[in-house]
Amino acid sequence: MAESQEKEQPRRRQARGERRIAQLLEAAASVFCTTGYTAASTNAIAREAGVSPGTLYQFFPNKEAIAIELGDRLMHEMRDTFGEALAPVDPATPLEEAVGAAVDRFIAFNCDHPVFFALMHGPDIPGHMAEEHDALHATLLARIEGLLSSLLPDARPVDLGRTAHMCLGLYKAGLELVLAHEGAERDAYVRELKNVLIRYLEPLAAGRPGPARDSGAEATGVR
Amino acid sequence: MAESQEKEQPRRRQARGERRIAQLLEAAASVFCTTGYTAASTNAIAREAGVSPGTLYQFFPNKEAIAIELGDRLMHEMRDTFGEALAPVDPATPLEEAVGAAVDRFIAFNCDHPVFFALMHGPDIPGHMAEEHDALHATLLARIEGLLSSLLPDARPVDLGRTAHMCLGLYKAGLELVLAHEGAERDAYVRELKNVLIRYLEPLAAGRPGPARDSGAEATGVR
Amino acid sequence: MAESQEKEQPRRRQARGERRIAQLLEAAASVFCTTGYTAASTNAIAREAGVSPGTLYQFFPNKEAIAIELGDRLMHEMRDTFGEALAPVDPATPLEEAVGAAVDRFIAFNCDHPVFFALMHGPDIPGHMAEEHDALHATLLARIEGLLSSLLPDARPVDLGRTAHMCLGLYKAGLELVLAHEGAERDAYVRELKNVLIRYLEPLAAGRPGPARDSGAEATGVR
Amino acid sequence: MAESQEKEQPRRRQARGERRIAQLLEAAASVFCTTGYTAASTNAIAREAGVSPGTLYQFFPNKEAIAIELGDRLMHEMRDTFGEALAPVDPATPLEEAVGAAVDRFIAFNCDHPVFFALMHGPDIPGHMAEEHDALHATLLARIEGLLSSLLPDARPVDLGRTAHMCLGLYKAGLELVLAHEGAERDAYVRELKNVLIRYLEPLAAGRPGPARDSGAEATGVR
DNA sequence: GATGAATGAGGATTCATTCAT
DNA sequence: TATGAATGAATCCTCATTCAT
Repeated sequence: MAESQEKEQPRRRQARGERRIAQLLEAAASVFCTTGYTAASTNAIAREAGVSPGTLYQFFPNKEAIAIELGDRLMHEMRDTFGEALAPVDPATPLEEAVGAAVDRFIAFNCDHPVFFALMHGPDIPGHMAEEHDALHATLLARIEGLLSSLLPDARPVDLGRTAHMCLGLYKAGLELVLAHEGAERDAYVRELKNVLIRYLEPLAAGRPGPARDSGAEATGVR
Repeated sequence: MAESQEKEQPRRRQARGERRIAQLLEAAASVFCTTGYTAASTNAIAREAGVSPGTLYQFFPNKEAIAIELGDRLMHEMRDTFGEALAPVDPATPLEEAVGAAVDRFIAFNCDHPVFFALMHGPDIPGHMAEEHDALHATLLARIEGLLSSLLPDARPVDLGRTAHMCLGLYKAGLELVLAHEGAERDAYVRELKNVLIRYLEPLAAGRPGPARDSGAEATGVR
Repeated sequence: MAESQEKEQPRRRQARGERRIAQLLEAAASVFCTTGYTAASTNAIAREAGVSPGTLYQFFPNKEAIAIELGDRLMHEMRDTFGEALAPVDPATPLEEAVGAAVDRFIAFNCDHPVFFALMHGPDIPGHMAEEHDALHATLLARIEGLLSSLLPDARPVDLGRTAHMCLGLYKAGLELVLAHEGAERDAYVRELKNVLIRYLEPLAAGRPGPARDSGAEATGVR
Repeated sequence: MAESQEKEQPRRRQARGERRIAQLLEAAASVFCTTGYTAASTNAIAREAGVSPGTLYQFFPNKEAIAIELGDRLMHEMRDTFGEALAPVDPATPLEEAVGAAVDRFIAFNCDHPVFFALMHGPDIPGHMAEEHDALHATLLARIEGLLSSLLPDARPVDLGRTAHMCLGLYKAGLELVLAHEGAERDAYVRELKNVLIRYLEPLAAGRPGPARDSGAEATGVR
């Protein structure tokens, strides 16, 4: 009996801590979304979480750590949702379909976790990626690269990296527009984003099955 | 004596004022580039300009106004450099060439005026475009729309607007990558950016002369 | 069963408590040494001791109490090491020897217990001795006075007190220099410190045997 | 007329700034004296000076800078008061007199500028002299060394340095006691301090005229 | 006893902006 | 115009201490 207490009491306390951390991260997510990462203040996060500033610092050494942890959790959530390869790509899947599905998933994930965008949203000083965003960015990049390597099996590693960078950039740009609109217009932007990516990748996916690629059908386009 | 003062001094004062403004804007450009717009402090701008904070506020009511004016001047400079339509597009010019030239010009302009990127570089809070960037953004958009309307004469206005938004977004994304690299790698990113835009616009430019568009040549792509 | 608990558990608890206290004091000593008393934080002490802040406050009402208890233990340790009178002074011992031995012992004690210096090291606000240091200080003073009273049997009590104050001050000053150096230089400072004290006390030790003191010239002293 | 304005207006503003600086330093001195350097807060200093925290930071980049500037001014004031050599030492002056005079001057200076003591009052962590105190300390040391070199012309440089360190330490220790008392008791401590220094230095001042130094007994000294 | 979460006032410092000169 | 001093709220972060478990 004493033993069970000694084992459970800490657990309960830890549980409380975990809850606080979750609560703080949620609050941080909310604040990051409304004010942006840079302008977000730790006090504001604490206030949003309904705790004192000191409490926040019991769990996170600084603002950056919050962003990093948030990014980490997001990435894990992504892995849990998408599986390791972001999308299991059957070589027989047409490029169009594969890209479309990936974009849809990404966007859905973003809608579920709006901070994702806020964190992904690059550095204040172009070229100076801060550590917080860096990890997230790198992970995303790796995932995209993984996806691409199965989509474009013939590409050279260097090109693959560049292509991944491009895809991420394009996706972020498109996402911004998607999120800025609603309803039919949003859907239209989603289509555009898909088109951009598909058409960008198409010529790189040499041996892949395309959408009825035997004729000049592209004139009608992917729309 | 008093009369001559009243006539000449204003002129001199205006001239001095213009110089001050130019000086301040130059300083602001420099600071925006190094620290980013958000982190830039008015005091830092004044210091960089070699004047006192008070002087800065004699010419600009607040930080935002500086960015706006800077954006305005940039747009004027752009007009002076590019002409009204961003690029006079001869309907006979192949899309590839037209887009390539436009991108090259844009990038060159950016290299001449690095602030441009800093200002263009979106809002801190995704979706909430601040007034400073807004004007710049709108102007850019209009210019791109103008360019597109001659490139894609058959497109509907709504689609044109969306396409312009997309192009601007894609361009910004690409530019970020271009500026983040140097030498051959930078060139490679420039090519990629062009490819993205060309291939995105290609199917929309129905009646345009494309690059040997009569066969399934796209497999080899625009590269 | 309940009885045996009531008899044995308290003992065990007290034992545990003592261990905790010792543990905490050790940790406090370590922290005081590295950061100084003022800058030492109770949280840091608890962390160093491997316990939670709450536990610390179960044994000490506040930071000051830790310092006081630490000082107390130090004084007891000193008594155990040195005996009641700091040094049993045989009236036949030459002053030089007596002082030299006392200084050596003090310094040795300091090297064994570096906190001693940290605690002894005066108040932040000159003239306002805080309670923590006060007790330590008073005890030290009493011990030195005791030592002096056998060294200088003819001195008046008032003078004795003043002399003790001086000696303690001089010792602290010297110790600081001693600890700030190493090797031969440290030894040199030890010699200097001894010289200072010996020569300061010499003229006050009227009837004492001095070192080859062939003329009574110093008896009139510099006073 | 316009010219005189352009020359005088800045001067007036600078004068205001100078006044503020003096005011802030005065406030800092006061706060340092009452709470000690470490515990002194910049906000408290600003409050004491009757200005906002921001104003303080217009003139000093941080707390340390205030202490440094304060120390600098103190050293200059000292130089102005004492002259370059701290005390012009006529080789014929008896050691006793020379030391007595120097101590009197030092103490008088301290009474005029109580911060002096607060700043002189060493580092929180023994052995880790902070920059603020360091400069002051070094200057004082140099001055004492200068004084000693004329008092003890035969000493080796290494010994001189050590002796200077000792003297400063002893002086600080004595001063603390002096300031802790008043009236006759204070005077008594002053005498003791002088005695300590004189008797410490006496054997080192070989060829000097001493007080009724009829036998060369001290030459063998306690060393 | 022990834990560790919680507090909240206070620390240094910054910054957009205003104002007297 | 130009100056630079002045503001004060807001920033991030710390710490002695308390409290529920």
